[in-house]
Amino acid sequence: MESKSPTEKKIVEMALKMFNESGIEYVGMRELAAALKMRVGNLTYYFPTKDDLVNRLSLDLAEENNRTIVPVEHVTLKAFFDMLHQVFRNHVRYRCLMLSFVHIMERNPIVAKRYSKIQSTRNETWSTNIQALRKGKYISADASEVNFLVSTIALIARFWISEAAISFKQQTEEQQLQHYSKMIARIFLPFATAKGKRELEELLEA
Amino acid sequence: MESKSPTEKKIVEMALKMFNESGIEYVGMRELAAALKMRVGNLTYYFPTKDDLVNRLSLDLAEENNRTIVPVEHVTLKAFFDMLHQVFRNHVRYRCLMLSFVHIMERNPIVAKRYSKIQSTRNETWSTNIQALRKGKYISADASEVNFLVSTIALIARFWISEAAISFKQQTEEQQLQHYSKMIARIFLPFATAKGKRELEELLEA
DNA sequence: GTGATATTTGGACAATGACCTAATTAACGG
DNA sequence: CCGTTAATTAGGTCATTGTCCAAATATCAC
Repeated sequence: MESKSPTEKKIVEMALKMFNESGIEYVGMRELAAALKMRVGNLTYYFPTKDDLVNRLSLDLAEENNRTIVPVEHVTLKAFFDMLHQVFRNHVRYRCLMLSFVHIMERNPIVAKRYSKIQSTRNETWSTNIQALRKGKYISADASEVNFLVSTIALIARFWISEAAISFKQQTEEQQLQHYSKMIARIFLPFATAKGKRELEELLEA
Repeated sequence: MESKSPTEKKIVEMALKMFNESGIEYVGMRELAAALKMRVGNLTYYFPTKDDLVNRLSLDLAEENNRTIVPVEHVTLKAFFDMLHQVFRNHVRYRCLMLSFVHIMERNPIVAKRYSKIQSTRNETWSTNIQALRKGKYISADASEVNFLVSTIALIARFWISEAAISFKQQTEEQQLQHYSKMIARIFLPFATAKGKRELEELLEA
């Protein structure tokens, strides 16, 4: 069970690069092969279909997020937003997937299935961490408010890159990222304790 | 300058229907023509390219939203959320566009240009109406908070259908719509005055 | 009716993802 | 070194897609 040949790695790398630049749908297998100085048939030796290639990328992103989104014992607001920040960076690295999110879920059943499986545990982890924020006296929120925070974060995290690609093209990725993490900070603000408010306002000024 | 022939109308109607059901990308011109008992070439007589057809649909949606999103003299929270509700319904009617939003903006320069033109005035209208809510003592929010509310509404309004299609497939459209307008209500809640809070809580219980 | 215009037809075109086979080369264990 | 397996090349076909076009037909004003 050899996991990754060098060639396979090169293919995945180049695919991610080109997909990110031009969009998954607009990069053909022939084009990708040419950029790798390979024949098309050789691509299909490693990835029989384009969907298999996309599936691999989505697997890689899921893995990175698995390492990023973890339950923390004693969360601080800073740690929480650092985590969010890192999730956002992962999304940037795999932006092609985020931009074609809906399409992929509709067309690629394997990815869709894995996603819906993962998603519920992801939300639980967010929920756990937000509850830890409450226990740490950074915020005060009842169960339904925690739920609201989780689902709002989920929505923004999923689609901020899409909106930025449409509405904030002129901004740098860093500016976009700042804009949306501040948006989430503002959503937290009303729930923050005095202690939490100080930390959040630091984030909002940065 | 005859604006709409009966045939053209039928094409647009059927296209919207089929696009909504299966997704724009998965409905071929031949398929569409067959459903209309026409030849493909005849479609292209009215709409030379598929993008022209999408452009027309997007124009129709923009028109409906122009009628929906208007500055109101004395806005109440109920009127505000009724407006939001109607916008959401427009989005449902043209859900195919919302689901392929990013794609269309990337590929169809005509739609993209019109969109970015319209969007700034849309945001101004939202801003105006939210400021009217402030003047009506429903909420209290400074300029930067109003801005935050506008951009959050914009994000949710654009992408709620996409998220629902992925994560809440089992729910009815009405349930989905309720969920996301409640999400926006909860974002307003911290800014609400006592008067506003009463109205919002009514919305949240419904 | 006739001529001009609007509409419809049927087929062609290039590009795409997928698939296939045969032949060649590389890598590696015995 | 030999033989086996893995990797790569080369070439092709296939169905499907959006787009395009020339010819045929229908419509309607005069």
